Amino acid sequence: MSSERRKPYPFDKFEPKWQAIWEERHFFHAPNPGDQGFDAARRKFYVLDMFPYPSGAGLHVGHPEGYTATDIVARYKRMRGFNVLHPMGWDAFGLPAEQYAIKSGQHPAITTRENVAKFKAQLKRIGFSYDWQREINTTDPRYYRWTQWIFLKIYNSWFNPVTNKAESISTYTGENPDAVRLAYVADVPVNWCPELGTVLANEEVVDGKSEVGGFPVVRRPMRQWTLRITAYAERLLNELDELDWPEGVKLLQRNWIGKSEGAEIDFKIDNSEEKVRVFTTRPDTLYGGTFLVLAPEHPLVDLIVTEEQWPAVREYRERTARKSDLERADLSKEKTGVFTGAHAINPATTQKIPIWIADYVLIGYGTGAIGGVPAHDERDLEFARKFDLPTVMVVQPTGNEPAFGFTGDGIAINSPIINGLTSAQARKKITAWLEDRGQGKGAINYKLRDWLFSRQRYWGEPFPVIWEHGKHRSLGEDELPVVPPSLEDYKPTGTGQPPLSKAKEWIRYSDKAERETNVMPQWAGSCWYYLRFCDPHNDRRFVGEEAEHYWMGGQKPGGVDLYVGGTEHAVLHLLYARFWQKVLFDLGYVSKSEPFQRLVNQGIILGEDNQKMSKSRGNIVNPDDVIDQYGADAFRCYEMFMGPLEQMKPWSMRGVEGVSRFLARVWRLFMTENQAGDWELSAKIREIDGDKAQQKMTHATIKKVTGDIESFSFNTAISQMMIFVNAFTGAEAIPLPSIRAFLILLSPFAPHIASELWEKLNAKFTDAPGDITGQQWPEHDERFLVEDEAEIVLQINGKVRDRMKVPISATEEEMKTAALSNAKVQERIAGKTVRKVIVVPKKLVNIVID
RNA sequence: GCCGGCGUGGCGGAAUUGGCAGACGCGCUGGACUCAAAAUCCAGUGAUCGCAAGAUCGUGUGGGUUCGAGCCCCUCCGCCGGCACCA
Repeated sequence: MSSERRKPYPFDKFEPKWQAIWEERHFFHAPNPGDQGFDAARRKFYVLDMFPYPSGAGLHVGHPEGYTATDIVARYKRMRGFNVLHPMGWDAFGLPAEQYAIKSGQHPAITTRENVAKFKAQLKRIGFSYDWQREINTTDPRYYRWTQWIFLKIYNSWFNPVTNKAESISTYTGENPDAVRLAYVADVPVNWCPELGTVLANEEVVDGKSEVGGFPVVRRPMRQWTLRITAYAERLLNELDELDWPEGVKLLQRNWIGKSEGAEIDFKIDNSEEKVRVFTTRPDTLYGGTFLVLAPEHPLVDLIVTEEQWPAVREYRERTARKSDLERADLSKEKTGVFTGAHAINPATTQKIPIWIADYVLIGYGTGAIGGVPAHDERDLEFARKFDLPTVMVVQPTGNEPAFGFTGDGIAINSPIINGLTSAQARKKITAWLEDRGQGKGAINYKLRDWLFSRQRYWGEPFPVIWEHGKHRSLGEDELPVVPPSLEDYKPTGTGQPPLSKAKEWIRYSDKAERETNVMPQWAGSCWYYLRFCDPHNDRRFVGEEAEHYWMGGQKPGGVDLYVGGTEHAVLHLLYARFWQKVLFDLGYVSKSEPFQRLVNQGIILGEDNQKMSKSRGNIVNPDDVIDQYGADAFRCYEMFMGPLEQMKPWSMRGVEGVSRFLARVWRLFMTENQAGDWELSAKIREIDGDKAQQKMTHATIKKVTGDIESFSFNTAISQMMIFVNAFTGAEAIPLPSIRAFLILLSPFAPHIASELWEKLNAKFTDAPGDITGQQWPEHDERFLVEDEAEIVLQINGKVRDRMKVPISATEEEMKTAALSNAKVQERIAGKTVRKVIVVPKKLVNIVID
């Protein structure tokens, strides 16, 4: 006797069976143009998941949420006659494998191989229809060879502002190409994380802590590789418009890019040849500028500070340098600053104004200097109050609010050149006026910083770069891949020296040249993996031209038709990948300027306790356990039935059970148990069309499920299929065409049970041979949905008082007459005046009385 | 502080986009089957009052538009996410 509970239907028998069949027969392999079996007459559909980092913990229930949605779409599109590209791979460079290597001494490649095997087995158990022949792994030299190749392309390019695109560095005619390369080395203050022993990109720092691990991050100047993503700021911003992405994600990217339009204005320094350039979005408030503030790090400070102010300035600068970003950004604290002793001339008023330094002005944004306009800027006002600086009102609000402290647009006052103009007009005029006098010009600023691209770690792509006499030089394409050496000790050095610096032999490239020892960040591999999927085994090109054209082609600007993943990558992966795509596009290597046309974010799945799943809370759900108990189909269907894909929602084992019951009902609709306890095809299934209600139900279900898949409402599609099964459960006879159609509708959601039942039907009936995945998606016929009668609602003053049936053809006049003669209506309107009657055909009649 | 999203039964969630609020599922209650239980099947299940027919109330709060509002407009409250001295 098995202690295990009897399965409500034998999923444990047929799910592995179908998974094996799919694998052996390469059911879901998508041939490329030119390959055997490729059908050029079919349109393509590229449906992509965000490939996972194969961690040691295995799959959690969040992964398969998006994966199930894309799998449903992939299976649906195949049945609709598309060539579907639906691949999966591994984003396997990264910290955890390396941390484990540090502890165990085991090479990260080994851990990675084990984890990949585990993930793959888990994904296969869920029955996803991936084309496993296209599997890729970012840590495979055959893959990262091309990541390095793309880096070389970026390194050997520059952004030509005239053509507004990247071009080969050979078209650059200036004297120092290294100053304009899209990949360059810069000695700048960077985010250094001592705990991780590496620098991090701005995007990887959250609230002054590392995104991975939550360790403190400090500012520290270091020599680092940087990618010139800022050259693409405008295009990254503009080309968002064409994408079918959630507005929220577009907004996050827009804010991250942070475009500001305004002017740069030069302030002459009193008694000096120097001038200070400030950036402002409000040149119209220039007359209100009563002081200047420089960032403490501003290089001009050294040149202008007066003798007697030096001690105070030096002390302030040192104090600022010691502060972490977090402390410096702490808004609750009061404004601080020090007078430099120097003065500047306001070009509009020609008055002398003091120059201060303060840490609320950031060296990294704009020009690192601002004009203080206390009357119309909150921060400047706070600063002016603290240090008793003068204020001048120059904007009159058009509403009732006080002018002092008003930060909106209004009418210029106390500003001779622009008095009476609206703020917008004033901005234009004063900018033109400054330009005429050579004292300023219109300017645009972005918050986006260049992408810090090197890491002091081991487990990443080495740079295909060598150093000779203090100068960097790229390796040739024929020298790729650059494979990292094996190390005894993977630990970060703690000094900022990368671990690879310990591999003395590897470093030595020649008598004179040494290898670069930094590695690329984890994002590098994922910046172009969607391209590699088009042609994963090509060893002559990062992706074959024909394959890229076909799978990434189409009318829209983006190549991937559907991309599903979490929202956590909104300003990381999704921005970086767009950047690389644009560089490759400019250089003529790919056909689209955008990688992903349609993006859908799946919501986070919470634990049963409505809390975020975490080890410490003990509320993690393991997909394997769920599949053991309820099967893969129930798991898939529950993931979709929980609620809208994009919404955050809690897990519920009871809910899984409910969906499992539904699938058991499906099973028993087709199968009955005989005396011996074996399942056999139900004798109720007949080759008949079924009655009118059954046909209506069938066609209504086809219509609803089809529409719901198209609109990503998978939860309501499943509801409709439940309604269908409930309707047919008690039936005397079950019409074959109805349940054939139903099985096809069910198959993207629950492919195993649908395949199994389809096969059982085929053993008896010969009307639809072959496997279910090769069937055509059914079309609904409106004729089965039309009704002779409509039930309409009778309202009096908007409240429902009765219902009645009217012929579907009833005119408004007929409906009105019928409604007014209704007994309950009569009762209620007796003695009252009917003011108005509203008739909505086929829906309702509303009678308005006193 | 600013920007965005969301507030519907005991719970997850539906609602053709202004027209019967609560589909479907969970849970609960009752019944059938069973010696019994599980499983399964059938029925009921927003709240209040009522024996019932039925009535009244009901989509975070308060107001507005409309014959009619979960849906549109304004106010406030709460939760979630993002940005955070960006000049």
